[in-house]
Amino acid sequence: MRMSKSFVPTLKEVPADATVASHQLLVRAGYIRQLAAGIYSILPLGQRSILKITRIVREEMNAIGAQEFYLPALNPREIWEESGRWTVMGENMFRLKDRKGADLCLAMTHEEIFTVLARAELRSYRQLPQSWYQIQTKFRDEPRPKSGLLRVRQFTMKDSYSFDLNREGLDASFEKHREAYVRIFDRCGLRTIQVEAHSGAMGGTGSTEFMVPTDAGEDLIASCEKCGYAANTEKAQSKVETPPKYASSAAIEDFATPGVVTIEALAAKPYSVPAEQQLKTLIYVADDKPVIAIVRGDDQLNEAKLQTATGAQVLRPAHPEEIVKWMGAHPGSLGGVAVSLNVLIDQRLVGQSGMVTGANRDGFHLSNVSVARDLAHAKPADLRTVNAGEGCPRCGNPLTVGKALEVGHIFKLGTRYSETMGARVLDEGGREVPIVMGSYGIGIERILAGAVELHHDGDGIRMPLAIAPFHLALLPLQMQDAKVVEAAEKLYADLSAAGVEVLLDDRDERAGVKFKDADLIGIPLRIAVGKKGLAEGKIEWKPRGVPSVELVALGDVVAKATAAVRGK
RNA sequence: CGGGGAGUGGCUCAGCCUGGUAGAGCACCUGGUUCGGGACCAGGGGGUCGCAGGUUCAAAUCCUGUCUCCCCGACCA
Repeated sequence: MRMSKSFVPTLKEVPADATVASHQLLVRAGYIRQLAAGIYSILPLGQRSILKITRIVREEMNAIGAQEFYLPALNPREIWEESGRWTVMGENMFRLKDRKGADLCLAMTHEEIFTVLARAELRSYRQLPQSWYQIQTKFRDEPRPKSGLLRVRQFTMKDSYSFDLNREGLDASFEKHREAYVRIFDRCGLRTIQVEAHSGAMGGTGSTEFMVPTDAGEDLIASCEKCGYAANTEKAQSKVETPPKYASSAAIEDFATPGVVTIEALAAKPYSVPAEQQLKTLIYVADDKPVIAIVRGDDQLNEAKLQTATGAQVLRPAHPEEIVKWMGAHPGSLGGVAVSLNVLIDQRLVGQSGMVTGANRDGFHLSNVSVARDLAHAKPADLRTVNAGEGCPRCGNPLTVGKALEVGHIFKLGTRYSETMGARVLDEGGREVPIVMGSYGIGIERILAGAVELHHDGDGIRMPLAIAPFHLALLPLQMQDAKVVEAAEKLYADLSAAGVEVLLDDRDERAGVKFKDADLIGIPLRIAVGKKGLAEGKIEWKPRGVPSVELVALGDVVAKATAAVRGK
């Protein structure tokens, strides 16, 4: 491609509203432009990268026998009602009405539609297994789009779905996807780690996320360097020592704590109750039913874990009015003692006594609370969020916690959709059984953004060769020198004929401008054709990110470039 | 949804406090000089100052409302 005829709007200055590196650089390098919050136009350079990513994805999906579909993004309400997710998705789903007033939505994912196809056509175990996928635009009305391409409202997802007769089949389909994902991210130049994850609104029995470790990410993952354990903190566990430090068999007593509504205030003088001696009581609404969650005062409740423990589809904090109605007191004076509501208590608190909690009476707390005696009605569950430094649940080595970007997520759905939507086949014995499903997603734009987060420097992007918009930038340094132009044009023709994707910067610009733009855009290889080198029949060869240039004879350039590009 | 910040030419911003009818750099166009890491000189085009009301002789500037964008939080009671 010729730069002089291309739309590559690079920017010298950093866009004011971009904070993360990938956002700044993708805008500056002319890959993307923002249209609205969380909505981006992909420009020609970006589209070339996206096409390379999707090509890699297609190759690897096809390689495991998956078949490509293309399903509607515009969906009727009815199928989402069938799965129950018309309600579950809540405000995250874009909804609209057609001219007749019928409800439609823009699909956030495609379990429902694929299941509709499966139930209509799959009748026999002989037709299984099937792996179906598509590369489609998804819509999610994120409460807070941010960080450029990292959290958006419209994006491209490769989503696939497996249909098996039984759990063993699902396990096999799941493992095939896992291996395909490893190859995809590896080929795209992303270092990823696999972590155990929370399944959330997808339902199902188990899931693995593929994470790119980067501070630009929004997830927190806990990992163990010693044994390789890694999990999203929504799911991660740890070994924590919880000796019965405050043990007491004394009877419960209430004591006045006027105005004390925080853990910190109760920990301060004159009460001086350490946070670890307090019970933190939180009120939630799980599928319209109140539930009380209790964790230690210095622990953090993990909503994802609470959702898992309650089995709820929709979980939200209770409103203040609801809390007063159910508990008889305001937040800050709440406790789980002697209440008839459903109570869950963090498992580390089992066996503790001598604890302090709210009395469900404004301005009062209870002391000498024994979990076994006074909270016998509370069900133990894993509710707390792990902290860095706590012991790995497998080997005890201290865990590290770091930020990461989710680029892929694979789920064992099981029969959650096939049962609610009636997708069944007959097995060998002629019995009707629900199809066992898996669901597998990859965020295409996130791969692009993740690659930039991982590969950039002060000069711009250092795009991995496999997903770079071009392999090689060819820079004639003196456009007014006919010999330089002639040599560059010949190289352009020869390299292109050899299959090298070349961006020829034939603009009438100074050399510095061309160097800067090539670096910013992140093209992996660079050839500079200048009159000095040309006098000796040589060009300058420089891979992006390598500090020094190499002089290469004109006649050797094509072979060198094809060798560098081969297989990518 | 809560809190904070910001909307002025394509981009980055100044001007606003203390009202007097809009400016710089970059980008763009023309001419010239330059020509190996974002050149220089001269000339030029381009802005209903987010939108709507209000105050005033006069509003980018003050007041009210509204829209949009960015950041933090949205569980810690």
